[in-house]
Amino acid sequence: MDRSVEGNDAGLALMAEGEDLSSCSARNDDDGLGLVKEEGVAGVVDEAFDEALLAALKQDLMKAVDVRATNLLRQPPSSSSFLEGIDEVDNSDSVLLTPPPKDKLGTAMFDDLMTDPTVFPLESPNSVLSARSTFQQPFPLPRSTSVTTKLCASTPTVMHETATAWPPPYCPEPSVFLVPQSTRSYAQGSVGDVMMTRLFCPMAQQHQYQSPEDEYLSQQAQVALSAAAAQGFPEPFFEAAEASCREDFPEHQCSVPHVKGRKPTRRRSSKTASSSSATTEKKNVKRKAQLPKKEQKPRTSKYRGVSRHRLTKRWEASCWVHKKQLYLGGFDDEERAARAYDVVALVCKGFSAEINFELEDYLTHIQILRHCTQEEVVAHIRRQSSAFARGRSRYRGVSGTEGRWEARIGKYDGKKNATFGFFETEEDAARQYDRALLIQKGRSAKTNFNVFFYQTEMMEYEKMISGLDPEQQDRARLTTTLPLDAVPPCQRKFTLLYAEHLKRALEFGQ
DNA sequence: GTCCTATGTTCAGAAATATG
DNA sequence: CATATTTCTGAACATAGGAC
Repeated sequence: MDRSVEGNDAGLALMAEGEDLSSCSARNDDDGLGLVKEEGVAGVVDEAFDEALLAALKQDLMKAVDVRATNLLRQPPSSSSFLEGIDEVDNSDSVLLTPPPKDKLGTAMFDDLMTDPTVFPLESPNSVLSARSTFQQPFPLPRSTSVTTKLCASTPTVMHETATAWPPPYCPEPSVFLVPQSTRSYAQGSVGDVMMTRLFCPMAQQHQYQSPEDEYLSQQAQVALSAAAAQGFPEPFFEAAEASCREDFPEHQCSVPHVKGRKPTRRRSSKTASSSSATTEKKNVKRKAQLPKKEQKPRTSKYRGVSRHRLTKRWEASCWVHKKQLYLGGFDDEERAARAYDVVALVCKGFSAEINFELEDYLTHIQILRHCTQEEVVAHIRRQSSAFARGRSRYRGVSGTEGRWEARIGKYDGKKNATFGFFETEEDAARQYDRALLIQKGRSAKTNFNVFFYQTEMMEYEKMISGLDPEQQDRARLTTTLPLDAVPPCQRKFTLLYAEHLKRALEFGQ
């Protein structure tokens, strides 16, 4: 049975209804890109793996909603429930904050926002996704750019609504909004998507489509272009954006496949390798025949991007992007490693990438993942690898026993085995480990949970303290630990993580 | 809190393979 | 055949996790 969800919010609508996206397929129609749920259609071979991956991907969808939340943040402080319960500054060096009720934390808060059309009426989350999905990752623009400034300056009226929140209060680098490669903000979204759409759709259209996959890309480009037009940005905005972008980055390449370097060639997956062209096969046979016998070493894996580590005996997946090797993790199962490679290859190299399984297996993944940075995609994959956590806990950085889980990092701020507290649940400990790791390593931290969880947390925290005067806010950030209900400030037994540290890590981390 | 060990991660470079 | 890309390997380093 076919179950379509109308409009551009299809994916989120299905999510909201608790539907399993793994059995959805992508669909293009006049309204934009949607999802079609077909019961009884098994879209994937390794269901367990995909289930885990999709669970992580669903969290990523929340990213789209972050735009709305940012909007909410800039609304004047009110006597909302978040502000209630904030105690005034006490006489010690701490600002005591009462956390918002549990049911208002994290995604629950965003669920509310999602159903509120007044919060962010300009665009639907899925139109953002559609726009993002037009571009192949990685997008090779450097991080620092003055484009945003120019954009805002050139379009005072149209940008007015957004410009007041641009950048949001705790994101000091305006440029990040424009560069999908460095989508490191809460509010990256509409402007960046629109501009990128504008810049690269024409290039995509110039590309000579040669296959169904390319045709699909072409359709997506059209859809995204419509979405961009629907945003209502005027021509001068685009012209200024494009001109300044090209001026700043004359060397940048369109990441639509095959614009640079070799001409497009359709490679075959290993599944269909047997049907590759007779000429190529002949050549290969000839070449192999020319090699001395001892050099004809069999590959350790029949899958692309997968090799068996000689010492660890694990299947390792790695993908080369822009001459840089991306380590995707070690896997006990060869096929899982192959699928990990496939997902990353498709996201980072586009539909022209040679993969191990059918492209159709990954359409849902790709639709969701293509708006993520390369780093984020790799992080997703790495979380699924068998070797991610290796101890008693299924989470990294967590050890202990039932009811008393410790969050610990071997080396932190010059200390050995810094402890960040004991927690009742593994999840709480894992999150605390994540926070510490984010502070230590910034965005490159290999966290247990998606980094957007912590961004959400920071946003909630900022929202909470927004009613205090600036001085008190600064003090709150410097003296209050996160999570708000985990480590009482008086109990300085553990290494403390201050809100300010996490905030800075999320903003500046690499 | 310290120590130790196993193993995960990263990287560089050689070898193999693919492509124009 | 030249060049680009991918695969494989091993070493060095980092660190998670357990034991005490």
